[in-house]
Amino acid sequence: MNVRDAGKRSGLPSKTIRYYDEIGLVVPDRRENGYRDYDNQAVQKLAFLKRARQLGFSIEDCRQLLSLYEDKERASADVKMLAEKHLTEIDKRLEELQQLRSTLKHLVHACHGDERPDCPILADLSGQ
Amino acid sequence: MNVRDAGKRSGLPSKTIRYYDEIGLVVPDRRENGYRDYDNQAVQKLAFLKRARQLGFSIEDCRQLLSLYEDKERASADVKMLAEKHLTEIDKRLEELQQLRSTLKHLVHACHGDERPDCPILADLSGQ
DNA sequence: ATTGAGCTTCTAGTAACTGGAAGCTTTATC
DNA sequence: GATAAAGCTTCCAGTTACTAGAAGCTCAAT
Repeated sequence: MNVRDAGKRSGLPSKTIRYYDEIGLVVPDRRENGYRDYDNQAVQKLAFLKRARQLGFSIEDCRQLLSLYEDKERASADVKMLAEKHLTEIDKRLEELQQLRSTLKHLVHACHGDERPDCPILADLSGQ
Repeated sequence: MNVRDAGKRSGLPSKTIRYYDEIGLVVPDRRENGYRDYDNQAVQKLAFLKRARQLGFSIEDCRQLLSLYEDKERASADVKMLAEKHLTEIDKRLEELQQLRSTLKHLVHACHGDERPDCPILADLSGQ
C-alpha cells in the first residue's frame, strides 16, 4: 500500500514515514514507478514505532527495540534493560523539572505583580 | 575584558557567549583588533542569562526578561506573567512525564527479564 | 487531453548550542 | 628579534526528530 494508507493505518504522518525510511528504520519495497509499498508487517512496525515514541524512547532506542521485536530468539532481559535505562532517564528529568518548578513557583508567589518595577523574580535572576 | 574572562565571571562557556552575541542577546563592544570587549554590565547580563536558562526559560523568553531587567520603569506584572506562563508549561510537561513514567514502570515491572523471548513490554508496543 | 491528487526527491528550518578548522593577534620565552 | 603557544576571530557542520515547501513525475477521473 502507498505511504498515505500506511500512515492512516499506523497513525503516523506520511512525512514521518518517509523519514523513517530515509534513516533505515522501516524500509519498504518499491513499485516499478518508484512509489513506496508497505505491507502489513511494515505497517505493524510503524505502529510499534508510534507507540514507542509516545513512551519517549529515542529513535536509536526504537531501532534496538524494533530489532528485538523482530528477533524471536530475543531474551526479554534485553528489552527490560532498555526500558529500565529509559525509566532512569525519565526519573532524572522529572526530578530536575520538579526542582525547577518549585523554585519558579516560589518566585512567582513572591512577586506582587503590579505596576511597580520592584520584582523578586528579576532580583533572583540577577543574583539578588 | 575578553570573552574567556567574561565566561569565567558569568559561568558561561566562551562558545555560548559568542552565540549570545551572534543572536543579539548580549552584544559587546569591540576592540581595534576585533576582539570582543565585555564590561561589568555585560557580564551581569550573561550571569542573568545563565540563571534564567537554568530555570528553563527559552532564549526568546530570556530576551524579554533581559529587556524588562534593563527597563527601570517596568511593571513587575509583566515579569510575573512571563514566569507564570513558563510555570504552566512546566506543569504540563511534568504531567506528561509522570503519565509516561507510570506506564513505563508498569511495563518494566510486568517483564520478568530473563532468557525467554516472551515480553510484556514488546507486547504493549506492538498493540498486544 | 487535461486537471487534480498523490507520489518522488531535495533543501532548509526548528532550539540552543557545541566541536572543529583556518587564520589572525598577542604574550611569553629564548 | 624570532618563534612558539595561547587566545581570539569567523565559518561550517553536527546534534534530535521531524516538518514545510518546492519542483517534478505518475496516476485516476473527467
